[in-house]
Amino acid sequence: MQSRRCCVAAAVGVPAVGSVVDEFTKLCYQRDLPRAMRAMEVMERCGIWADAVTYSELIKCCLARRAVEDGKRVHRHVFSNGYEPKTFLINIFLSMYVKFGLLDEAMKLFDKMPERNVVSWTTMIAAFSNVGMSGDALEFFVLMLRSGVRPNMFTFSSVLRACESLRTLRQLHCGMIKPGLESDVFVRSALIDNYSKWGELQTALSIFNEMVTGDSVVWNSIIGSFAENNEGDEALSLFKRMKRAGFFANQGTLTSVLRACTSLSLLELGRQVHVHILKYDRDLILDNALLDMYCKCGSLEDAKGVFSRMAEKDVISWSTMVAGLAQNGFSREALELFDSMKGSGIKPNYITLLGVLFACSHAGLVDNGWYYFQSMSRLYGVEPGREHYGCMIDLLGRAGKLDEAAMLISEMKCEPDAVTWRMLLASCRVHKNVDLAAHAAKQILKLDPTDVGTYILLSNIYANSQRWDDAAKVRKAMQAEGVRKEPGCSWIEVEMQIHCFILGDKSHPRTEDIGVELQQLVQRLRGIGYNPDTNFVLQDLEGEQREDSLRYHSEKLAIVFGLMSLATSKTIRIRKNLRICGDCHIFAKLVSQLTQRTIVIRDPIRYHHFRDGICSCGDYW
DNA sequence: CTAGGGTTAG
Repeated sequence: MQSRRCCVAAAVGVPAVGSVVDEFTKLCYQRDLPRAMRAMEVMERCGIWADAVTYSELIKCCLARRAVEDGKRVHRHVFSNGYEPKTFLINIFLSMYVKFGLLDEAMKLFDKMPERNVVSWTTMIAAFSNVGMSGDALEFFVLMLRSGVRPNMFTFSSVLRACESLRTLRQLHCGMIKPGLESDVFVRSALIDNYSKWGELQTALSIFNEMVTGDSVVWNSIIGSFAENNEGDEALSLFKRMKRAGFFANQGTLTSVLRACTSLSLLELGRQVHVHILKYDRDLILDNALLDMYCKCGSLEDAKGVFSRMAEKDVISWSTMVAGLAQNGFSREALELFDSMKGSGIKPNYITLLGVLFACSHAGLVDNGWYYFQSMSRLYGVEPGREHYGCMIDLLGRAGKLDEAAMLISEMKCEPDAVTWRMLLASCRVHKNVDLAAHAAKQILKLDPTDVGTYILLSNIYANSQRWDDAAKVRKAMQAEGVRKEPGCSWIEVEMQIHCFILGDKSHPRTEDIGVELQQLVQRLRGIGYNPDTNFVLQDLEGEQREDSLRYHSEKLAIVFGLMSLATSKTIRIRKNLRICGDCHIFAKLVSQLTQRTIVIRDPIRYHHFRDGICSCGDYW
């Protein structure tokens, strides 16, 4: 309509009108917002409009300068004097409101649109998905289908972000197969991410493998999926495939690769990635991943180096470093770092405070712990959540204040879960409070009847206090549930290769050498006071078998293998699936004393640095 | 005019 007016104006020889539009168009393309706005007002007085593409240029200019009022002014202009903008042009305003974060305005405009095309619907669906209004996104998707508008790849990749169950995901997936939209790279990476979010890695992988032409983002999606789900091996082999396929690793790729190194405790490979990164672009997320990798691989010197050299630090950098120090047994340093965080202007969050409380609980700092716990809401605006309570229960329990710990559970504002009770149970075991332990264990098993550790712990607690009948009942209940103990397993990296040792498994090619070596080592250790403590045997074993099983705890095998295969200057770094037992802890301390080697053992919760017969945990874990 | 990947705890 507007082009007809302009044509007419030009045809009847009114140069003023045509030149106003020309001038306006020129100013829009030059991104001269103030003058374009003045020209627009002149046009409005004359009752003339430019074409839609020109307006879209002007809106880009408003968006770039975050000129909200000007944007709204342009919106009013195209609706003035009965002018009827096309859907294309209204969509531009819809998207403008969404980008300005004015969802209400976008909704109002959407409601009064005379017709809505796929872009209009998709704009709204994407807007809802991005602010977490998943219900509305899905509802609009359904309304869109009902109104007869067919979704395109943009729609599917937007609505996939709002998908909140595996069922919905599968339905959406089916819906995109018929129109052939799943081969779009955006849709494919969204599908991969979504299936991975639900732990459906094999589905994610088959969607990935069906890809004919992909791009680096799809590669990053699949590598990231495996890295996030602690499938580091697969993530790394996909990374190799990616390089073979000729794709360039960018920061996103390397972040996932580092995460894979972290979950596998592959310090040497992580270092290689670090060297690679130094040559290319670094960025904050990648630096954070690097920092975390060094912390989790137990190399605090490297972590501190990265942290101090980071150009920019955010709350994640600080949280990672605080928690990293705490988990590695440097609680005081962790708290000092938290103090200096205050001067940095970065506000601690929920996770930062978890690290702080963790530091207190693992160093027995009861007063500091109470202080942080009670002041976190007032000072940092973070309400204590379940995990914060968990740290406090752990702190009080370890310090022997079991009643206070139990009291705190009853005062919790959120429901205690199995993890909460497990904290109490662990303390009951250390301080041998059988009755409270039984209570905690029953709560755990009510919430999680398959928790093997709890059955075993409870039966051991009964056994240690000679309550054999109760111990037997627990074992029966465990058998009735059909649960089995996960075998202890330790990993050690030697020359970029992971060696895995499982309790009772003799498949390692050097099993016999290791056994001989271990026996000799135990003899030498006995000379400096080692006496195997069979209290830590958690299985149904009797007599000599008990000591035998203890002798082959996987971390002992891994330590011996480390001594045999690593240069004497190297730290022996071991990662294991279960928490270290008291006997292996003494064993590792004495080995570090006898051989003058540093040993670092990472369990699912924390780290032990053994050096000269002393552990960084201070025997408190 | 509408869409995709990477970091802290558990």
